Amino acid sequence: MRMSKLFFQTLREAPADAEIASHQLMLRAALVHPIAAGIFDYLPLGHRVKHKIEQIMREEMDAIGGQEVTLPIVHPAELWERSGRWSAIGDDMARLKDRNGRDYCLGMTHEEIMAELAQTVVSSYRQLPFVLYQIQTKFRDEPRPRAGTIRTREFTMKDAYSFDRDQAGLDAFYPRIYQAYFDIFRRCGLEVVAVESDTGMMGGSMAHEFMALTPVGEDTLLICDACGYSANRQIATFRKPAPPVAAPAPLAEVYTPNITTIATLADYLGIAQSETAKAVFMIAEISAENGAPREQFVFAVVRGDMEVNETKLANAVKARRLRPATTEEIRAVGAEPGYGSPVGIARAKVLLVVDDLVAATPNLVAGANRVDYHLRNVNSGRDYTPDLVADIVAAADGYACPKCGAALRSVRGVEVGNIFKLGTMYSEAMGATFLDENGQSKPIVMGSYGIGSGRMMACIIEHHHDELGIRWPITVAPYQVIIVDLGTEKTPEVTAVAERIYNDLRALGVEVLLDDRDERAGVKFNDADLLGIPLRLTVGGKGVKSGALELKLRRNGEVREIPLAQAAPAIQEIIEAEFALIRATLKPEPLA
RNA sequence: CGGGGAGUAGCGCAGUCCGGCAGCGCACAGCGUUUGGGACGCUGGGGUCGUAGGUUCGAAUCCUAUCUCCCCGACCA
Repeated sequence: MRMSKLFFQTLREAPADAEIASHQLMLRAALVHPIAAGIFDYLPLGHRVKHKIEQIMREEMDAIGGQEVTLPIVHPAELWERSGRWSAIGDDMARLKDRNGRDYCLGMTHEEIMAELAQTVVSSYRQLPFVLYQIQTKFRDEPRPRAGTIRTREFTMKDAYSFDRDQAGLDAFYPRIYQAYFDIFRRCGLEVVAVESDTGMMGGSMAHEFMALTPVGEDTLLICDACGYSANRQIATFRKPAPPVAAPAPLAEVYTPNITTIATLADYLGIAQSETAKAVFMIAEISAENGAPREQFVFAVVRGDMEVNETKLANAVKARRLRPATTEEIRAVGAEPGYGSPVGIARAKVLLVVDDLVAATPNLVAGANRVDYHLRNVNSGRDYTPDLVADIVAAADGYACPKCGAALRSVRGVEVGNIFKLGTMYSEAMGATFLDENGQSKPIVMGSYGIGSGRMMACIIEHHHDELGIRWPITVAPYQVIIVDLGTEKTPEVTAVAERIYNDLRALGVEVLLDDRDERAGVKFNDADLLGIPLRLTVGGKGVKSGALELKLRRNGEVREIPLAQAAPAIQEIIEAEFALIRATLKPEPLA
């Protein structure tokens, strides 16, 4: 491609509303163009990168037996009503009506459509298993798009779905897609960690998220450097300290004027925060077996030095969602904000959930449900009886690893992919069943597996850039080589050499960009750096005279001399070596 | 949805307090000089000042409403 013909315009300054590096660089390098919050055009350079990433996904999915399909973006409401998600999902789903007033939505994901397809096509166990995938636009009306293409409303996703006759089949496939995902990310030059993730109310049995570690990430992960344990903070567990052993002491009220926080309480009484219990009030929306969901007041108790993990709490009480209770709601159950305690509340009105550590710890200080008073020596079982004892505490930096006990490290990451053992929830809802050898009708066991390509592109840039611009891995770069032609009207022989090498490279199938613009050297070098083309060949008077051209690697700044006469094959060889470096990063990733 | 910030040319910004010809830099077009790390000179094109009302002789500027975008949080199949 000649840069004089390329549709692009680099920016010297990034638009003011772009804050993170990848967003700024994607705009400055003319990869994307925003047209609304979380909605982007992909320009020729960005499109090429996105397409390469998707091609790698395609190859790896095909390699594990995936078959590519294209499902629609606009879905009839009826399919989503069958799974219950038409009403379960709120404003994140964009809905529309056709001319006849029928309801449709824009696809946020395709479990329903895939299951419907399986329902239609599959009737026998002989047709199973199989894997379908597509690379398709999704739309989720996110409340807050952010960070360029990391969180958008419209995005492209590679979503795959597996269909097995039983759980064993799914269990056998799962490690294969787990490995394929690592291979996809590594081929794109993106190092990720896989963490266990929440299966939530989807009814699945196992799920992993593939996280690109970066400070701009929106998820918090806990990682054990000693044994490799890693999990999303939403579900991360940890080894709780052993509770002290002591005989229950008599309950005693203590005057604590204006003490409403754990920190001031511990200070005031001269005790550790770990010797207190903290009450957290939530309202859970719980699906009833039949009929409308109901609201349930949830009274959660954790040790004072720990935080409630809302995901764990929601899972423990089987809530669809949780929200903080209002002051009025808290008083209505006999509790007092700031002085909350499980002792003496209107037990009939609340679901009392107590963290297992609190339940096992004697003589904690808790509120008295009365302004300015707390209680000493509160003991679970004696002073109150929990409805539920469960682990509802959020793991945090430095807590003990649940597997080996070493200190966990908390890091930020962006979820670039996820894999999920769905089970039979969707196949049952959509009637996707098959007959087994015995003529028994059974639901197909499904899994779903997604990767966002635009998000991945941004993460690759987050990992591969410097102050000058992007440093694309060779596998996903929009072009592999850029030739900087420094010839002028007075040195047509220089331009002639650049043109010759350009044609030689194209003939070899190399993806090459020729900077034939009437620009000064500095502009061309700076644009080459900004665009991040892995190899830069400079063709100028010096090189043409000496017969040795300068080839510079963008990823590390290394400069090599290559013979003018054999430039194209020499460059092709270097490109091959760059690919080999990426291939060398691939390795087995057994599922722990 | 709560909190904060911002809308003036493709991008970065000034002008707004205190109403009086819509500006600067980059980018873009033409000419000339230049030519191995973002050249210089001259000339030029491009803006309903987010939108709609209002006040005023006169509104980018004051008032009211509204829309959009960004950041933090909540939320996130």
